[in-house]
Amino acid sequence: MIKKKLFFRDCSDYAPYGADLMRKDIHNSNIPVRCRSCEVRHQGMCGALTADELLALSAHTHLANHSAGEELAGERMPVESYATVIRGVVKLTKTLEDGRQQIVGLQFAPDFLGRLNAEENAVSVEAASDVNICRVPKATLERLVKSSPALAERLMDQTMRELDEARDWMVTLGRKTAAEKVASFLMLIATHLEPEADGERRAFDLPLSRAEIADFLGLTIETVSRQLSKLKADSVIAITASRHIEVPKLSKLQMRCGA
Amino acid sequence: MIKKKLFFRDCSDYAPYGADLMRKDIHNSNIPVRCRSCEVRHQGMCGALTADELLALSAHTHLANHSAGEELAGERMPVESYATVIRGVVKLTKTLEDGRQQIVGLQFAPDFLGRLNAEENAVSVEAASDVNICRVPKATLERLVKSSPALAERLMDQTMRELDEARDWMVTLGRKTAAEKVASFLMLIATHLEPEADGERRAFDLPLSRAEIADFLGLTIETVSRQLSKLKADSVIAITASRHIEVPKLSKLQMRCGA
DNA sequence: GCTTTTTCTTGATCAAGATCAAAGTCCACC
DNA sequence: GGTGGACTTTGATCTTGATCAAGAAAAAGC
Repeated sequence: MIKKKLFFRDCSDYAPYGADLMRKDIHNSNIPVRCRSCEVRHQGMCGALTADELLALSAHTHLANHSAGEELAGERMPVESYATVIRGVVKLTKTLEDGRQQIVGLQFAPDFLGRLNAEENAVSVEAASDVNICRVPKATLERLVKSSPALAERLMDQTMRELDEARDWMVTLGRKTAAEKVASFLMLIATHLEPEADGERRAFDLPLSRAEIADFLGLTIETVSRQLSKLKADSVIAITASRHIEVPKLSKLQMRCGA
Repeated sequence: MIKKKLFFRDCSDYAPYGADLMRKDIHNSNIPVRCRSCEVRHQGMCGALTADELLALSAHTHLANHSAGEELAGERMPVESYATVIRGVVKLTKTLEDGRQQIVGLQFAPDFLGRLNAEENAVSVEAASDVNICRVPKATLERLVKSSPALAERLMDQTMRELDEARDWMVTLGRKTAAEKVASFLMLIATHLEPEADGERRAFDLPLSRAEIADFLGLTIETVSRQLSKLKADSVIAITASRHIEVPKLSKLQMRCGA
């Protein structure tokens, strides 16, 4: 039974957030925060912290799919520290003893990774693409949550959103056909990777391989491939490279989703 | 497409909690609270409230499966009030436009029903068996959550537990065989209906019909029935009445669950 | 008690998707 | 530029679970 393993390497810049960040900027969580070291703008959780707290805890890490180095150990990582996804896609998986695997969630920026008060996380956390995360030590976050109702509320909101997404996906897993599952997956990626896009046209790179898509949809790679070919033959999508998908008319794809 | 509807009737006793409940009893959430009107002992959420708050908000309702009366309207109910399950099983369902249905969660006592801060609930809430619930008006609960960190924490814990359960079930839906799904369902019911039971033997009434089990497992009634017959033929379970299941050896059932 | 309706079980057949197999494509690396 | 390896596509066949159908059992109504 081959279980794929992914790895992470720390990037060289562990520099904290620049001191030029004004406390008022950070307190207002509607203002995006720019990290001086990686130049990625991000908002969300960090916006709920104070500048001092941010300075104390921020350490950026680049997770790279398939790169050599220390293992990003499934269950262990989120127990030792929490993190916010800044860029890229993280997959949450569960595996049966005999190796059958199911992806139970995908996290996009600016989602929060890790679970409060849990001794052991029930899911494996792996980078699906190259990923930047903003790490927060376990003890630090748990202290912050107690003193900051806004942060606690943000975590509650994300947890409820994840629950909604999990339940939506249960319908897909339990009651949709293979064709509908694949269309629903493309729809999910299209809306998450380009949430602000307008109009009917979309173009994006799939963050997952065929095998990962199969694990997400409860199908085999062959079935995923066949259904993608079928959508292509029907001109619902164009596949210019195996990972690059173009959707000329989103509503046409939507009609294939079965709901 | 036939969509089954369930109904509720209010029971006659809307009496609030007895004034003989001592404030100290209620503050200590480890002490079960006995409702004078329905004589059902229950703990959990109510234990986190003060006596005054309890008096102000408690109204018991008996939900009855299939009884005539006002409709327990899927999405509407949990929006107008929140509730704790005191007795019975409540199912959360989602339905595709063409009528395909998936049960996305089961709530047992003392689970909490309803969702904070949500304008509209994404799931339909229906009684699976006769159910007693303790209702809390929407505004009341939202006010209490703001002032009581303990209550907020309890809601967060339940939400995370529901998320774990949803993800566990995603593995079952996506990666298990029909036989494993049915065994897993029986395991779920056995552990939830008799959580404190000891030893290997279990006996219980199924709270769901074959059709509901099928909707929970992403299968058809026929397949559910066949797999139950097979478990019976293999002496893993005994079916004394169609709803009554006896499990002589839980570990033997566990081995059929595929994980 | 008897009928009617609903739920459950069992059998026969069918089809969606899995499995098995092979060839094609895309990269990374030398 | 060529080679090796992983990923993807496509085809042939098989299995699992769906569908169709009928009868049995249980529950509801009268």
